Formats: sequence, C-alpha cells, structure tokens
Amino acid sequence: MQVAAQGGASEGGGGLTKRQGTVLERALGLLVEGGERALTTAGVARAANCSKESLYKWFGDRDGLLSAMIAYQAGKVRTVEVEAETLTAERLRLHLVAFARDLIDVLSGDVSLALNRLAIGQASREGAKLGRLLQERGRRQIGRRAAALLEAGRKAGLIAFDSAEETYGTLYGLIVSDMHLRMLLGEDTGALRQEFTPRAEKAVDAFLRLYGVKG
Amino acid sequence: MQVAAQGGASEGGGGLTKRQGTVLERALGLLVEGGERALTTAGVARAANCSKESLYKWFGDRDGLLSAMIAYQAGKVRTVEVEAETLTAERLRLHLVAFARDLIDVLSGDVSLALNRLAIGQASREGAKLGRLLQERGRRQIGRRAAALLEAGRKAGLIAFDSAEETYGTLYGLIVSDMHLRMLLGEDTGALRQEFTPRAEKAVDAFLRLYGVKG
DNA sequence: CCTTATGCGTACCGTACGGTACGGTTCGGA
DNA sequence: TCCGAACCGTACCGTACGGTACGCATAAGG
Repeated sequence: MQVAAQGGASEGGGGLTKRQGTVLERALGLLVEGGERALTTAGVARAANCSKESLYKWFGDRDGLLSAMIAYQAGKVRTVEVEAETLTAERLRLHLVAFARDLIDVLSGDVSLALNRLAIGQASREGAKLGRLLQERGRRQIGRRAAALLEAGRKAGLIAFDSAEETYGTLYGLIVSDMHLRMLLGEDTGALRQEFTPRAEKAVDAFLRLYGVKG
Repeated sequence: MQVAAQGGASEGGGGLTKRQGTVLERALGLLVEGGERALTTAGVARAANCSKESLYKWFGDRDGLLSAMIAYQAGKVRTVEVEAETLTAERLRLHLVAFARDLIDVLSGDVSLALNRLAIGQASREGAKLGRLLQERGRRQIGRRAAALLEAGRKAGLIAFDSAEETYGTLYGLIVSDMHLRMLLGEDTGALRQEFTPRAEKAVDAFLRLYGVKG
C-alpha cells in the first residue's frame, strides 16, 4: 500500500491513475461479492483504503463511480483479432467454436454478471445510462470479432448470408439461448459450466447447418 | 373506496382476497413506473389506499410483498393449450410463429421487464429466491406450451429431434437472441417492437430448416 | 525549514427507508 | 345495541446511505 502515484501523471489505460484502478478493482470485488447493496461509498473507501472524499474527487458521485467501474472492466477485455489465414471448413468451425466458448465464458464470468445485474437494476433510472455504456463497450467489442469471423468465412465461400448483423444475432441466440438470463437470475453457474463445451459445439453445428455452403 | 371485502372469505385466485389483489396491482404499477426504488412500503400503501400495517399483516415483510407480486402476475398468464388437431407443415409453422410472437410479446411487456429487473437485482441476495420463483412460474409455463407443440409436430412426422428440452432451447435462442437482455438494459422497446413479426417468422423458418423433416 | 498539495480517517448532516405502535373508524355478527 | 375484528392514517424509531467538512499526516519543491 501507500504506493500512491498521484498528481495526474502516471495515468494508466483510460485516463486514470494506478491508484484509481486498484480502487475500481476493489469496488468490483465488493460488487461481485455482495451485489449493489454492498457497493456503498463508505464500503468502497474502507475496502480500498482511501477516503470518501477522494472517491468524490475522482469520480464525481456514485454514478460516476459505477460508470468508471464498467469502463474499467470493459477496458480489460481485449478482442483477439483473427488473421486472414486461408480458411477451410474445419478451421472455420474451430474458430466459431472458440468464439462460442469465449462468449459463454465472458457472459458467465462473475464480474460480467455483477455488472450486468447492476446496469439492469439501474435501467429504469436516468435513461439507462449504464445499460447503454455496457452495451456499447461490451457487445460492440465482441460483436466486431464475430463480424470479422463471419466475413472471413463468407469470403472463403464457406458460409453465405445477407446481413452480417442478423446472422450474428442468430449465432448468438444459438449459443446463449436463455442461459444468460438464467445466470443473471441467480442460477448456479457451476452446474451450467460443465455443459459449456458441448453447448458451444452444438450451437456451431446448428449454425453451420443453417448458413454453411453445401453442408 | 371502502369496498373492503375483508375477513378471509372472498378469496381470489391464489389464496388472497380481491383487496390484496388490487394492492398488488398498484404495487406492480409503481414498479413499472419507477423501478425498485419507487417500490417502497409507504409508497405502496399510499398508492393502494391501505396502511403499512396491513401490508405487513398480509405479506409478512417487503420480500413477501415482492414474491406475492411475482406470483400474482404469473397467475394472470394463462397458457393456451393446443388441441391435438391434425397438423400439416403449414399449420405447424403457423403455430410456431404464433408461439414466437406470444413469447416476444410476453418478454417485452412492461410488467415482465420490471419483474425480471427486480428479480435480477435481488439475485445476489438470499439465494436468488425471487429469481427461482420467476423462473418456475414464468419459463416453466410457456415452456410447457412449447414442449406440447414440439411433441405434436414430432408425432405428426413434421419435425425430428432427440431432446425436447434442448430443442426448445434452440427455438428460444433463435426467437429471442439477445433482445431480452437489451430490453432489460433499457433499450427502447418501441424501436424493437416493429420488428417483432418478421423476427418471429425468420426464427421459425430457421428452426424448421434445422429440425424439419425433408424440407 | 517552510509551504503547498494530496489524501486518509473520521465525524457529521440530511434524508429516506423498513418496520412497529397507536388512536380512530367502519362493518359484520350476536 | 354492543362487541370484536379488520383496517386506515399517521406518527414514530432505528438504521443506513450519499455527500460534505475538518483535522492531521505525508511528501515534493523552493
């Protein structure tokens, strides 16, 4: 502790200092552990060994803290760009299965679930600002990876579709179904986690049956 | 006002009086309007012209009130049983599209969204009791209708599948995709609502391409 | 050594909520 | 007519939270 690094210099990824990053990390930990009720300003200050006054100076108010938490967490997820290799049917399938696994893993993560619960809980408040933020930072990111993958498959003549957006929607639905909602509602993720790999494979199989060329 | 109807007699659907039903109706209105923050015991009492003491007598505590709201709302949804008529491919398709439309309509309803947000917000609290209740009363009900429909289609030799549960999961994913989550996060339902019918038809088409026999 | 900035820890304030208690009132039944 | 049960409206209590203010410690810079 006492590493400090204040003053506006030594900024990390998104315009905030390392100290502020660790504070957000602690706040995320509190959120995961006890939900929104546990995410009080006093609690964050205590858990992060900082003062409430600093919290308000850094993040403005409680909502600013929540937004910063979402932005911070989203900034940690880096999408893996798929290089334009020569795709075969089998390689495309493997890439799709890997994407499906990654998608499921992200959605079932503790922090992701906690942040989604938080944003959903605030949806009827102040124009769903957190929800839009989560949507923008989260879905857009992983959607881009999917779009690139689908486009590569189309260029290789392995799959055919009109709208990439709509096709991605179908792929998403086949992979996720209502699993995300069930986890958000509190269903034990441990029991579901064992089914992740076969689920991903079945979803991709169905997807390729729908969009695959001569399949 | 002053209609009363007290005393334990004149019970309605689920073991509660008409008076209590109207109270729950008012509470649901408050929840839809302002989210969980607006659902205070004093607010419900004021909106329903009853006393807080009566609320606690009838529902125990705040959680009891929330559970009663979910049970009450779930009790209003009646699943339409499909009679075992002779199914043709076209009739099955029409039934599936009707089911898809109904599913989308239910999920996009104000009260449904508000209750789902409520249950999700409470998911990290006391073992996700509300989430399980919502799951039990909501999904099971509409899932039964889907299962009956799928079974009828299979018996008529129009579709083929192994697990009805898994097949229903696929159908659900094709219909809903991430639309439910987006609405829960606060995305405007008006913009999405225009796309409901084509979405339902496309989903059913894809489903029949996956599971339809010869065709 | 002095000054200034930054931030921790704590105390404080106003508010709002869950839950309880009580007086007054209405209504059904004897 | 009287009794008791249910109930409304309101007041009340304890607590917890968001946000602010203050005193003190620490460290950089002249």
